[in-house]
Amino acid sequence: MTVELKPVQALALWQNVVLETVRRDGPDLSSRQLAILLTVYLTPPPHTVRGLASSLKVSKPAITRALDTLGQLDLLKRKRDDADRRNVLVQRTVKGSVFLRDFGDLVVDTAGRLDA
Amino acid sequence: MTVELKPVQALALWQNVVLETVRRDGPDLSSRQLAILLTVYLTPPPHTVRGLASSLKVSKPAITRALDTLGQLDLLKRKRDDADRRNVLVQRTVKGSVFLRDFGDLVVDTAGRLDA
DNA sequence: CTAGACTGATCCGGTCCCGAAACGGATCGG
DNA sequence: CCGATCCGTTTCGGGACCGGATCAGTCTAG
Repeated sequence: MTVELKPVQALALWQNVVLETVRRDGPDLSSRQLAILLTVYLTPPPHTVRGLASSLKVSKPAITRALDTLGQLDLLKRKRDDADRRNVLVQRTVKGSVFLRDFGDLVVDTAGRLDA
Repeated sequence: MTVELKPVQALALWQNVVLETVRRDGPDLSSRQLAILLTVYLTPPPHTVRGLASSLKVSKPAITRALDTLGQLDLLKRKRDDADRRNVLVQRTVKGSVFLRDFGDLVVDTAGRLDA
């Protein structure tokens, strides 16, 4: 799938994808939650609360709350670090993998439809 | 700018753009607000509250509130319809145009960096 | 003229998220 | 050991947002 990506088409792509996610009554993720989800799945582990907070330039409690929500949605899970039990390692779940795969497909499909 | 867009790259693109918008201390728009903004700027007018509510499958108060916020940020403005004074027409602003142009550039630049 | 329809704004009770500060548990250095 | 430090979580008061119900203003058909 090759896309000629000019600013106006980038915006159209964004519009269609965001519009679709808003219309769906699926999990209504905030920007931060989505940023965390994508970071955990696309960036090599380990992922800690303070690491994510630093990466997103956001407070630690904000990360904790986002992990609560994402964990409740089963898109992500916590795991105590056995080596240093102060740490919490953020890990992937099957459901999260499926969610992101679907999301990637949505973007690609939308981009493809813009080509025409 | 041509991009070979596979799912994994679509996700990486999304991650980098969302990450950047989260990091910036600019206006922190929700998905709905962004969807409204993009719709007003990319879809032919007129745009009414009830039309946007129907388009996004969201309640009217939600649209009204989002317009309050976006109006306060000067990214959008309301205008009474002189032909039918019950209607409110949602219109663009200079600042909104600049914001979306910058956002489009951000997406294009990010996509370009993924190519390498 | 007026009764009804329609539009966007507002009210309401409730939920969620915000960052600063304080917390308990875990680890490390002396 | 034991104080200092680090980690993630919880608490707190405040603000933003949610949808259903309702409101005031406007238009229109009879």
